[in-house]
Amino acid sequence: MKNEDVAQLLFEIADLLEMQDVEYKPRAYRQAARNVQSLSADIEAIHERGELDDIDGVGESIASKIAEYLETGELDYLQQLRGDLDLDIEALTAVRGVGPKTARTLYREAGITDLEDLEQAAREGRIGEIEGFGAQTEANILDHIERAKRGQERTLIGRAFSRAEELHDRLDDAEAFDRVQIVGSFRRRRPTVGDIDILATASDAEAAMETFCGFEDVAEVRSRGETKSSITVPPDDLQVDLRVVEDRSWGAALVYFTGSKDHNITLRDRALDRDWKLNEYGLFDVSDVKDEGGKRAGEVLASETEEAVYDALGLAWIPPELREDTGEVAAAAEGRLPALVETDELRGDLQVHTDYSDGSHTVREMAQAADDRGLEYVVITDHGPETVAGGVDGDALADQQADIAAVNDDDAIDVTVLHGVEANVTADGLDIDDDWLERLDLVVAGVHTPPDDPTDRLVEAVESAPIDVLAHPTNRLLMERGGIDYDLDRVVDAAAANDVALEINAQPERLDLDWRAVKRHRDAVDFVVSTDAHATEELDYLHLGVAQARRGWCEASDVLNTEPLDTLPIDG
DNA sequence: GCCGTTTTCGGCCCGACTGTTTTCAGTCG
Repeated sequence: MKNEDVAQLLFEIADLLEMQDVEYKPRAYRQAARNVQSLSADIEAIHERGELDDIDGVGESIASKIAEYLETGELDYLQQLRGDLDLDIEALTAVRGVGPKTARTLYREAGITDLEDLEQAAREGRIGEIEGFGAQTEANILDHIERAKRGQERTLIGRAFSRAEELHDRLDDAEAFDRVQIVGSFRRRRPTVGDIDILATASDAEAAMETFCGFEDVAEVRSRGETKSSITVPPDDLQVDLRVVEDRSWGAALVYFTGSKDHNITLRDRALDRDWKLNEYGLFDVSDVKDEGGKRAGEVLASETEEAVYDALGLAWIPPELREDTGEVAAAAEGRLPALVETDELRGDLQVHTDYSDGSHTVREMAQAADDRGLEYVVITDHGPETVAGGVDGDALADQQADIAAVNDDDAIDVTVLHGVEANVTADGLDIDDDWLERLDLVVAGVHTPPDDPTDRLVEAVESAPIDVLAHPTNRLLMERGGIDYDLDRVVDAAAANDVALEINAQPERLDLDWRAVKRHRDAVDFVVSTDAHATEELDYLHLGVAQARRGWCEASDVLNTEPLDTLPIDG
């Protein structure tokens, strides 16, 4: 997939054009870049079908540039724009507070071309001397470079979860606040979040800001205004933004601050078509307003609830996980939004580890924990011998089978424990004897160390071995490494043809398969959501995996472990 | 550069905050 590469090229063109004060084109290139980024299909396949200009925001000109890049690997127009200036615009604008215009000034006035130059100039006090810049700007730039270096511009949602909820509860309990809700990418359940956005109502906004910025564990108050403030909290300086609105604007503000940006733009376009205006204060009819400078100009059509705002726009309420501008607005208009799978519809967990391999708890402890969480069944799937030291082989599997039988015989534990394995896909097949593969209730298989030809190995494994579930299909680790570079479409085809389900792994650093791929292949293949728990408390990750299934437009019928045990389509 | 059941030309989402200057450009979401 070259989608991300193409998007980055278009973003760079937009930045370079903006540096030259070109009007409107940057917006067009960014829009095209974002739309390419959120495509669910492979852009090379789209190009082969000659349908590049069917992509929203891509017209004749941008289509020909994408085609040139895909065919030659280069783009003449971009080379021209770069010209002689050897500028790492992507790195520079990645520093918060530095945009294209600032990058231009830094280049012209101080010869800064990359992050290293920028840091050195800031340390030497040369930035503050540039006209229009000051000591504060210089300090901010240094601070944000540090941040970028520490790689903490984003946080795994699973890691931010408990802190976000704790902050929510603290504000909710505070006297100054009335309604409090977490919004932004957290509410949309993106795999990683840049900050925590909180929306609130308060009769006295000033007092609310005082409370928020005055929490004793605030590391830094980054900005503080009458309706909007921003702080960072330890241990890793997670940024938390608070926006206070009036009660009557609650619904419109929820829509606005939950986003995504592209979803909001599509909603606003829809409002504009009707001669209305949509902002965080409400949906307004501005057809009779000549000068619509005011924030609340015109007659308010809806604002108090999200449902009312969507309804006034002729749309069904759209679940936050879908608000990524990937077709959800059209679906809401036509009444064909999916009935998304819910966490409490999940009846079992199909990948759980114990101390037989690298888990922390015993079979009985994991079973008890699954029972405590109301699950009907849980499958113990320890690693085979090739993945981790002490992985299960034949003898260990026999012992484990006896353990499982004992737990199942125990009336104090209601959950049904099944016996499976997480086998490693290697160049020589799976690392578990064929005999055991046949006897186990469930075979989960996954790549842990990518072989030379991962596509062939995976297709071969899926076609020839009795695999039920392909675990963490791309083996990505969020913010650490991308997935294996292989042809997912071929593997999906093979999986679909052989009744192998794809896993949506709920571990915070995995959330693999990615939601975009889930959406793309939802009609072709079945999914399971598994926690891959290595300790009892990790069984609580299930909702994170379900959230990614929801982002991939999955209904309960798309997720096998919503089935009760007796109809679960696994070959025992 | 893109887009169009009011347009093939003339528009292009919108508001808060910062830093620096003194009325606003730039950035962000």
